[in-house]
Amino acid sequence: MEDPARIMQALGGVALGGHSVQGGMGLPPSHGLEGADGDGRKQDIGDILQQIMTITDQSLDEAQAKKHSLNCHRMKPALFSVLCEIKEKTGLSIRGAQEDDPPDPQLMRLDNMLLAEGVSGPEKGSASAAAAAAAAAVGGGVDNSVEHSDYRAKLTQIRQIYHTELEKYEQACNEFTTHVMNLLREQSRTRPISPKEIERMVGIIHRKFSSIQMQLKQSTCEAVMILRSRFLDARRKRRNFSKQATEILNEYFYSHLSNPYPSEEAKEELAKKCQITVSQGVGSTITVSQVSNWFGNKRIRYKKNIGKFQEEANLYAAKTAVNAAHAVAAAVQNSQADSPTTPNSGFQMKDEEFQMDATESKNSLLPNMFTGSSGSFSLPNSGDMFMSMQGLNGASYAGAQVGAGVQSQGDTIRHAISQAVGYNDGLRGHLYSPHGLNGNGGWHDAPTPSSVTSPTEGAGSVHSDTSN
DNA sequence: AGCGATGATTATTG
DNA sequence: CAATAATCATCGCT
Repeated sequence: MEDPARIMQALGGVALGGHSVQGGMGLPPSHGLEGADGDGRKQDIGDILQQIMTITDQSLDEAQAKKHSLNCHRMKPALFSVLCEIKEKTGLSIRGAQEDDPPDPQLMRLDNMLLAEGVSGPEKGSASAAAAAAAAAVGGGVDNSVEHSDYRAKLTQIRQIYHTELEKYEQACNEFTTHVMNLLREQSRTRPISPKEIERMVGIIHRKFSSIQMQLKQSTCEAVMILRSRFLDARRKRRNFSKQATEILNEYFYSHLSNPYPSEEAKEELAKKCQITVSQGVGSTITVSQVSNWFGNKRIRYKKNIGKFQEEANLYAAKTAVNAAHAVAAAVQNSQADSPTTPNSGFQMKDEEFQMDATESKNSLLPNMFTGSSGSFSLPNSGDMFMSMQGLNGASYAGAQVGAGVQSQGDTIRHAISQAVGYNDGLRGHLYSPHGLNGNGGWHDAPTPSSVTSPTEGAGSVHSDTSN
C-alpha cells in the first residue's frame, strides 16, 4: 500500500479539473523508505529515489535529461536489483493489501435514491424534459402543475450540478489514470513495475475517485432531501385561495349541489379558471389536486353543517340563477309576463354583477346548469328564480309575495325560501336545496339527480312552512 | 392569545 | 383509487 501512495503523492500536483479533492484523497505524508535495510547503500538509493520523485515536478526537458542520466548511471543495474529485492520483501504486504471492492451498500443506497428522485438515471433529451420526468417521479402523481415549478427548477439545478460534477470527476479520473499509467510505464525502466501492479494502481485510483463520487452523491442526496423537506413544509404552510378562486369554486359547488363531484376535466377547468382569474395578481395558483381538496373539504363541511352554509348557498345559487335567468331571458325574450313577482327590481339590481359573472363563466356555468344538472329548464318557473334572487339580496324580497318576511331574521327566511325554491324549481331540485343530498345525508347514490322528479310533493309542505 | 375558517394531510372504507 | 372523516397547521380577524 505504500508504493502507490507515494506515487500518488508525487503526482499530487496534477490538476483535477479545477476541483479540490482534498476530502477523497487522504494521502499519507511521505516518509523515507521506512522498511529499507542496507545502511551502506541507503544513502545512494535515497538520493536516486529522490531524483525519481522530483522528476515529475520538473519540466519535460529537465526530466528527460535527468531520466537519461539516471538510466545511464553506472549504478543503475545495481539499483535496479536492489529495488527488485526490496520489492520482493514488501511483496507480501502488497498482496495483503489487495482489497476487492464489494458493492458498497451505502453507495447502492445513494444510487437508488438519486435514481428515485430523478437526479441520476437516464439523461433523456433536453433538460426540461428530464426535469419534468424528475418532478413527476417525485410528485408521484400527474400533478405537475405550476405549483411545483419552483421545486422542479431547483431539482433541475441540482441535477445539472450533479451531472457536470460527475462528468468532471470522470474526466479527471481518466486523465489521472492515463497520466499515472504513462508515468509508471516510464518508470518501469528505472525500477521494476509489473503490468499487474499498474493494473492494481489503476484500481486504486478508481477507488479513490469513486469515493469522491460517493461524496458527491451523498451531498446531492442531502441537497435533494433538504429541498424536498422545504417543499413539503411550504406545502403545509397553506395560503388561502384568492377571493375570486373561492368564488369560482363555490359557484360550481352550489350549482352542482346535488352532485358536487366534478370530473377530472371539470376540475382541470376550474383550476385553469382560477389561475386565469388570479393570473395577474400575486394570488396563489390553484392546481387540480387543490381543487380536489377543496371539494372534499367543502362537501364534508357543507354536509356537516348545512345551516351554516345556507346563506352562502343562497348567494351562489342566486348568482347562478341570475345567470340562468338572464340567459333564459335573453333566449326567450321577455316571456316572463306571467311572473307573479316584479321581475324588474330584483333582476336589474343584480344585472351588473351578472355582467361580470357572465363574462367570466359563460362557458361552463350555463351549460352546467342546463344540461349537466337538470336537463330541462322549462321557463314557466322562472319566477322562483327571481324570488331567490331577491331573497339573497336581502333587501327587497320583503315586499314580495312570500309573506314570511315578517320575521326579521333574514337567515331563516332565506333558508325557507331557498327550500321552497329548491323544491319547486324548473331548474331542478338540486339548485341549492339541502335536500339535494338525499335525506340520509349522502350524495353518493345520486350522481344523476333524476331531475324531473316533479315538484309535486315537498313543495306543499315547505311552502306552507314559509308562508307561516 | 384566542378562535373560527380553511387548505392540506392522514387514516379508513368500499 | 377516490371519497370520507378526522386531524393538523396556518391564516385572518378580534
